[in-house]
Amino acid sequence: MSTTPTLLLYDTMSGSKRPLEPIEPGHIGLYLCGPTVYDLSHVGHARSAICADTVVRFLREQGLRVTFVRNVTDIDDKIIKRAQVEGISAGEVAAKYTAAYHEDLDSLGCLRPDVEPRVTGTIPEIVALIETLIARGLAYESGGDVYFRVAAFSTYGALSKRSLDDMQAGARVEVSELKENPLDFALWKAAKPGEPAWPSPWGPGRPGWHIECSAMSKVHLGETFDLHAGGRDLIFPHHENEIAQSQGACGHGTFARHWMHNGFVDFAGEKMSKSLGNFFTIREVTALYPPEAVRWFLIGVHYRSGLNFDVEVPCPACARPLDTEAQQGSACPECGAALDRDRLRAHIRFPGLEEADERVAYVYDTLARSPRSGRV
RNA sequence: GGCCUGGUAGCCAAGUGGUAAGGCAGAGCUCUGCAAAAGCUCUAUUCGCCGGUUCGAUUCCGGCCCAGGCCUCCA
Repeated sequence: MSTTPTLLLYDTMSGSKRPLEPIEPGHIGLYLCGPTVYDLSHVGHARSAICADTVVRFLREQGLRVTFVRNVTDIDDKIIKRAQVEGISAGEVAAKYTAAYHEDLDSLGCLRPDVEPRVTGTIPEIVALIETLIARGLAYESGGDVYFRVAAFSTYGALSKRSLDDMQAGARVEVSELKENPLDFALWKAAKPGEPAWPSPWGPGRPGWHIECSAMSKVHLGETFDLHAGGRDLIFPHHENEIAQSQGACGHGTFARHWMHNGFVDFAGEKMSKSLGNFFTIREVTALYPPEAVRWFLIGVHYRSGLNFDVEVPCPACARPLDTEAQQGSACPECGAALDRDRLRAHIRFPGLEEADERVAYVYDTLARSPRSGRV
């Protein structure tokens, strides 16, 4: 009989490190918020997935059974918009980028989740959950939409440590005459003409962003489960809203026992954006460096810290590093060579990944020379 | 403005109250010797600042300063 393994893990709800104590001895239920599949995933998505993968592998190594659930959000405003741009259906967009996500994470050595529910496969459960919230006075129908009544949920703000008053004070939230309170959020959105829709008691429409995770975690892990993970940016409003929905429907004391949030990947010390030099997809990076190096790099710093993803942009002609201003220009300030974005992008360097690559090579070399390799 | 997290050597960075990992850079040495590579050794009496708790704190508590994040979709 083995001793009870303990993982001391920072918990966002309590704001402190706490032992991860399984509800059911020997078993951990883990829910990770997966991607909205409307585009290729970037290294920030990879970091969240790898953090969860590392926890799953560690717990299993400790002899625990782990049920790892990671959803796919396959219907959403962004997917609908993307479908219009690409001239294909929303379902086709979702299928395409779900496959790409799998390929990318496989390449990084991430284990597949035990269950990977999709929103479009969970509609009846979502509708049932919304009906419960309405019956309990925590949600209301308005113009074909359904909103969560934030003011009726007394502990709203517990995870993100903010009060309704705080939020209302600096409120620059979406204004809508359909809402009782600007902070109320959509559980169900009425379909506009031409949009994908499912039938509901409130008319055809689709689920809001937050309700899906409440429904899917309940279906696959039960009303209460051990660990919920995701990126820091999901703390508010997404995870806060999940708590309101799930506890609103199932009672206080239910839902996730422990909350784990990983830090961001920063690009060149700046906020990520699609402009040159600070936004990179997983496959862009793994095309330049071995996936092992990328994984090593991403787990090389503490999971809650920001990870600075430094980028060097050398001039294709003279190889001198170009600063941000020079990158935007049309010619190299040193040698005068013409510059264009595509060329720069093809010559980009990631010093952190180069170092990680060397470290990985060193580890493999050491392993190859160990007595157990039989090659001594 | 509110809330959250963090501040560890020149730089990056680990660290579950018991006396500071590792990497890069740097210095010395070995072997070479046109150079380089490689190997070995060294490099924080100290963990933003000030108090407190403790036999003992980088680790816990309080205050202050600074940085980043969130408060709108976001991993």
